[in-house]
Amino acid sequence: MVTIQDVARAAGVSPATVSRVFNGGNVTAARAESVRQAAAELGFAPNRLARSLRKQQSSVIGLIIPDIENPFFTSLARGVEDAAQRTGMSVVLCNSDEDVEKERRYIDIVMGEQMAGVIVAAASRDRTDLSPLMARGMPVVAVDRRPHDADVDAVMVDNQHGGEVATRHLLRAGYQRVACITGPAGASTSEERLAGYRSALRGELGNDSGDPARAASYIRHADFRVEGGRAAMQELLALPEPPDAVFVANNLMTVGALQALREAGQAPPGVGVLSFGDVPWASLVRPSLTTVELPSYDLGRTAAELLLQRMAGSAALLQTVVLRTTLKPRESTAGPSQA
Amino acid sequence: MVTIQDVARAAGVSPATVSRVFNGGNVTAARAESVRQAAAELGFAPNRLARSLRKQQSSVIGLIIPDIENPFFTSLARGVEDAAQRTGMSVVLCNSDEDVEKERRYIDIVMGEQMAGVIVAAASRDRTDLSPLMARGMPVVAVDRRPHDADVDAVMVDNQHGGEVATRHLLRAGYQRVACITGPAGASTSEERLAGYRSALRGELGNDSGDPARAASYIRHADFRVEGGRAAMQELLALPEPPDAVFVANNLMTVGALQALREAGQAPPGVGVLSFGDVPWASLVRPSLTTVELPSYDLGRTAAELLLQRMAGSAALLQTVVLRTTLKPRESTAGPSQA
DNA sequence: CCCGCCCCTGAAAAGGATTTCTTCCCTGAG
DNA sequence: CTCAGGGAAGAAATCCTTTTCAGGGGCGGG
Repeated sequence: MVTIQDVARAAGVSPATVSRVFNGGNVTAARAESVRQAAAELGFAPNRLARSLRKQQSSVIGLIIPDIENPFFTSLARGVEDAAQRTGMSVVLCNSDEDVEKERRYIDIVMGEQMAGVIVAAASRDRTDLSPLMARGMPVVAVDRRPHDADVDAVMVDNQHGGEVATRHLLRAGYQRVACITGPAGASTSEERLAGYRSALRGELGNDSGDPARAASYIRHADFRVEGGRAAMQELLALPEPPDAVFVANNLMTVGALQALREAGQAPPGVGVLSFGDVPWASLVRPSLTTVELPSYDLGRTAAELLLQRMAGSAALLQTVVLRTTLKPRESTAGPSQA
Repeated sequence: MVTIQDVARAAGVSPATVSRVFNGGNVTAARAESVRQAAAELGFAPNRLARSLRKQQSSVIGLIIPDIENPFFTSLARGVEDAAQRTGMSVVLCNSDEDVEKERRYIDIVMGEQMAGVIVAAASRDRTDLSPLMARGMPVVAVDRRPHDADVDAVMVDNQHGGEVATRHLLRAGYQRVACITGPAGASTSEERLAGYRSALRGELGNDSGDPARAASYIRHADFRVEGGRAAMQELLALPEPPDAVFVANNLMTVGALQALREAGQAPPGVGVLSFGDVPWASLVRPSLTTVELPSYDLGRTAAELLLQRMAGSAALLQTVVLRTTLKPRESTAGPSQA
């Protein structure tokens, strides 16, 4: 490896001078030029490890997401990246795979590599532990999911409100038995979307919301994946009185639910389907899917901006930014009579 | 930050001993225990920067891909990650965004951070420059796309063969005027798939392949993105004698092509559509899409395994592994009469 | 003409972990 | 009983860069 020493020797100066050339110190033009030339000839690239070790900071920020195959998170990642690039930072992506253990390992790496900051979409509300990061004073921003006890900046989606609007939309379209497939019990997004669903039921149906046992049986917790959504939908369809509409709390599970529906010989809008979060290629799906659109890109962008503020030390108080969702009514919730 | 010195002081030993406890040197059991306890109490996590700097190696491998929003690459990333995890390595992902400049920056980072190795799906065949990596003796594996002049291990897809099989399938289904939307002229994947298309035309049509000018006008270079595919399809449909089938060289452009088709009031299989690479949620698309399936996950897995071999020094000669594609005939290429 | 100040430069320390080198002590064999 | 050998632990060097400190030279002002 070619080091700053080699360059210094080649240019006939001290290592300190070479460093100054690259970091903007006071060096006479002629000398600077000869250093630059020597560096180019030798193919010198500063060792970022040594640099970060010495400066106690790096220009890399970590982004930990739970599912790299979910377009929601890749779009979010793009938002983070674009915002970071604008200030010369680079982003490295860590896929925790909804696994708290893997996530812990990546958190160790983020700390160990002395990254400048980290944006986390937590794998679990209760079991994700950000405290080591906090203890090190590392800038942290939570995105999409807020870990239970962490005092960090956060960028969220108005899950409950979105869930409420979605469910109300189904009810008003004329569906009578609206079910809900939500995510794992541990996740904040699951719970909030479910809370929105419940609140809409209460609001629209009043107190005569019927059999509470039946109401409970219409709620399913799955894993935010395609297979989980499919299994949950199969269970719902097997009920003695199956639902005539379903509010699915994320995009991947919606795909699974649609598969299960098709296998059972049914289809929207006969059974209403509403997805929380965009299904990519939604434009190609027939009937087109009603969705609650999430500002995934902006979620990422905002999180990155917050992190950069925090890193610059300009943000004093903790902030929580909540972004709005938008209901996009399409064919899949046209109403039970439109089957 | 709590350093090895702090732990040493707390445990009443030297830093060297602490290091030995964590890296498997000879330390008496009692002392080792007290060190471990002190470390736990202080919340000590070794500074990976310092460690890597000293050891001249890290346990992180870089993965540079051109489009994080393309499911093909995320699936590939999963393959890499799973293989790496198995040996205790971690993967950080860099999104070059098909941009050679961004890619160069990430290559700098990979080198500067002294990562253990790197897997690259190059943004450009001609302009991607892996030579700095080679010069440093860093283990490198090219995946999916082979940079022009690089002597590196590679894991590829049999693009030409796949393109040939796909095009032949369209011709045999009865389509007369088969067009091709391929990727940027600079990319190896574009060229090879196009070559397959051409070779199939020659093979099936013999020498009477008609007007060479028309043949050329049926070929479009786009950018591997949705919008590019749509624009290319619009151009094709605007021809005086529009094609009655199209072979699209990647999944995203296929989505765009389908959109353009729909806007023009047409649909498969009246106009045959065949996608090179899976379109996610393909099962939800009607009519279902004929695709050439790519072993994206295995591509990643194999690349990682190759890289690990190379890192271990056990692979002497350069290897190029070529994985097979599979044609999955579905409804979208049923034939022109099936419209 | 001299003094003081500023600019440029090099020497050396710092940053945190690993590893070599050295020392010390204990055990076992002759 | 003595000596060789080996295991355990500390001191110090090392990895590469940045940054502080100190010194030297030139220039302007008094």
